[in-house]
Amino acid sequence: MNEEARGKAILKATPSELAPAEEIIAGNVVLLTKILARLPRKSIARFKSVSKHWLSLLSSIAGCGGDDLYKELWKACAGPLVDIPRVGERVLEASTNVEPNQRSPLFNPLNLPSQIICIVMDIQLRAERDTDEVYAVITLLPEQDQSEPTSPDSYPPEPLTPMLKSFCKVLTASDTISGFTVPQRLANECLPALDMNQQSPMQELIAKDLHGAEWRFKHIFRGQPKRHMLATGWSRFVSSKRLVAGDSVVFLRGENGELRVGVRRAAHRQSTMPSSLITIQSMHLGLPAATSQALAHQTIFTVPNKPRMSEFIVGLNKYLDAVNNRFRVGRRFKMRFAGEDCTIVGVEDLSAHWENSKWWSLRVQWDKAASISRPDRVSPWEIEPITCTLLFGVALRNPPDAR
Amino acid sequence: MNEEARGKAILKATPSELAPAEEIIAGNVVLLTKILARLPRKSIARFKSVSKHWLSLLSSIAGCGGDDLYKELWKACAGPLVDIPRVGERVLEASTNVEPNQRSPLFNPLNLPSQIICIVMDIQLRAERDTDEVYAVITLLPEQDQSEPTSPDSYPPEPLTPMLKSFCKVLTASDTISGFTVPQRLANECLPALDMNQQSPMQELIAKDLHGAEWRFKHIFRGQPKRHMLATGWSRFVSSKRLVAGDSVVFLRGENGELRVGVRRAAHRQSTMPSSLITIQSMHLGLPAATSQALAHQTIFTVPNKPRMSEFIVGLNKYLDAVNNRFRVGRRFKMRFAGEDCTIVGVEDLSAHWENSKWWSLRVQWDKAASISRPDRVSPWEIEPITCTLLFGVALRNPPDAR
DNA sequence: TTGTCTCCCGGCGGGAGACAA
DNA sequence: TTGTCTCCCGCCGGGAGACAA
Repeated sequence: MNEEARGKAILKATPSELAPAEEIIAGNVVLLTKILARLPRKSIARFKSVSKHWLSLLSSIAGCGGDDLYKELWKACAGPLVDIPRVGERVLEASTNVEPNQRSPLFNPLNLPSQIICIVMDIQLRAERDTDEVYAVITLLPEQDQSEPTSPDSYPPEPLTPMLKSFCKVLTASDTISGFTVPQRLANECLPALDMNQQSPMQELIAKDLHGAEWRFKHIFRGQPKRHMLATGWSRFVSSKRLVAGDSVVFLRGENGELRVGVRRAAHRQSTMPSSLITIQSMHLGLPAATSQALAHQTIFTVPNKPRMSEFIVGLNKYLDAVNNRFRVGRRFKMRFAGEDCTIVGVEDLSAHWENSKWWSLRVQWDKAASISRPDRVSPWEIEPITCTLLFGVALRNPPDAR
Repeated sequence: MNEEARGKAILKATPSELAPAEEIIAGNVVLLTKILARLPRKSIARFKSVSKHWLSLLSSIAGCGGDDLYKELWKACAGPLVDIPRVGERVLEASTNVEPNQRSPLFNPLNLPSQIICIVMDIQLRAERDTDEVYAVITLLPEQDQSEPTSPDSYPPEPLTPMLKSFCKVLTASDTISGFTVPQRLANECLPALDMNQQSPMQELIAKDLHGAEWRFKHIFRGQPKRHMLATGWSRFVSSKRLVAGDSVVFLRGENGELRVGVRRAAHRQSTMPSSLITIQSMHLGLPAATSQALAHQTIFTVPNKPRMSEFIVGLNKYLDAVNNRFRVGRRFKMRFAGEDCTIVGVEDLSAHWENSKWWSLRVQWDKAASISRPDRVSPWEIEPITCTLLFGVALRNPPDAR
């Protein structure tokens, strides 16, 4: 979406609520950007209380609704370890914009620094229309002060999210070729209760996915011994979403009883389909060009962000946290997402064009040979020191022994 | 494909045929490019006779084979009026790289001229993996002499293409829900003859599509009156390719009897799916950035080209031909592809950033209101004066009265 | 010549419990 | 508790000619 269209979309969303003065500003995102760029950073975080209209302008107007349930479903589909920055937060954007395992030439024709400090102006949580793969589109405004950060920023505490019941199940072979066996806990916590007095209890469930599409499932209680199952409608869902054994489904139940359903594909099934409308070369030049333009004119620019695929943004606090750890060659770590162990075998610049960049600065070696290709370079914030706390499956952001 | 990989692919293709000196050069496409850039333009066209190895290096090594049949099938799927430049030809590339009906801001941050004269170094004819939509990836080398061309270039005559039998049929409703009724002429000209002595003649046809995938069809002769039909295998093809009534299928028969099959979707069903790996903004900045870099360093760059969708390249001779026509406001024309009539209502620059650019300089008005969106701006070479010759369905490139 | 209909049969998909890990 | 198998029934998809444009 280009800037002009976005301004219009926002206006359309809440036209009657806007006071005239705000309307003029809100209608022109470029103008608003310029104003915001002149304000101290902390003001942005405070907009939340200053103006609800501006908050809505700055907040996600994403996809189908942007309601709490949508956001929770998105996060559930993205996986537990994906964290997305908040609006108003300071982040670092990697202007290299190219992953090291793609063997593309790493030029730096625009002489950009290796990373740029930005404020998050907007986050849109989206899902790929055909694969349901989740991604975020993040709108950034370059900071005027680009000096290397030293101390973490402080933000108001995250508002408490409503307690939602959710459940994720990895599909078995039987689930994909026959009906879906509903685990007991999922049935108890997330599904409306069946009337067990009836001889063959049955009800129809309606669950919305990330695109707002409704899926109808016949929820029954059968088999010997009896169990909860999803029958009619389930196979349509499986084939439409092209699910196979090993993929996961997520069920989510809102406080009002509303049901949501999402999918998460097995790690090795990630699909990237570069558009034929653009070449790889142009793709790699496009984002640096946009970044450079935004940096020069202090205007917003937009970055796509695919969890686990192409992440060019890291929260400032997370960055500081990671680089303050002393990464020695030989130290053993766990990859944040893959969950596999690896060892650091070198610390070096990704490219001579960006000296002292922390992005993909760690050369690593994996313990086990894997069928799926894994990166041989990672960024400090993508890995997790192996500590005893991990044995309990708890992924702490600040493991005590790593400081 | 990046440059390094391409060099390797070429080496792999004909390793034993290459003399050592050529091998070193051919292995380094960047080096070769620099050498070619120093040569006068006409030498490029003459490489055809100088070195078969270099010709193969410069020619398409596209998709699955790049054989004649593939090329002919690609052209048949693209449609009769699509013309792709030849390797060695001079073309103009629109550095605006953005279509006027997309409402994106037309900046020119790199101060590029409105068009750049290039030599075509390579053309790869490809098809979208999931939709079979055809497109070309064209590798260009900017010319050192960028002065406005005045006289057309001359090239050796196009080598005669082998006479191939081909047939295109628009699918009826019955074709998509039941078997495919083979038109008499298609059966006679393109399919192997059935043994009509048998009581129920039948044979299996194997046809390859643009991806090299083989499709098997049971070819039978039945019904009352008798007719040729494709039965078993046909419905798989229809659902795999997601064909509906109104789409077309193309059959092609090589001289050796080899069968090919392709699809062409109805005009209003064109699908564009921008990749979520890149934003629209970056996409529009990417190609200008690549162009600018190539222009500055006299290196090759690559442009994707979708017939009827996004075409940023026009042959130099075609360009001269078109701009030498006097386009008056009020003159009536036919759109090259849509086949619909329209009237020129204005001649103006697309944007103040590119003055006197011929790209999308004609503001037009369509005779009939249409359900599908049609451009309100076209380039001079995209339209065809309405002449009596068109009544015979012959699309002349240089209609005599238009000069 | 070829588009559409209807009829008819066989196979496959889904709905059920059985059984075992 | 839940993954997999098998059985069985109903219906839908495809294979055939009829008929008309």
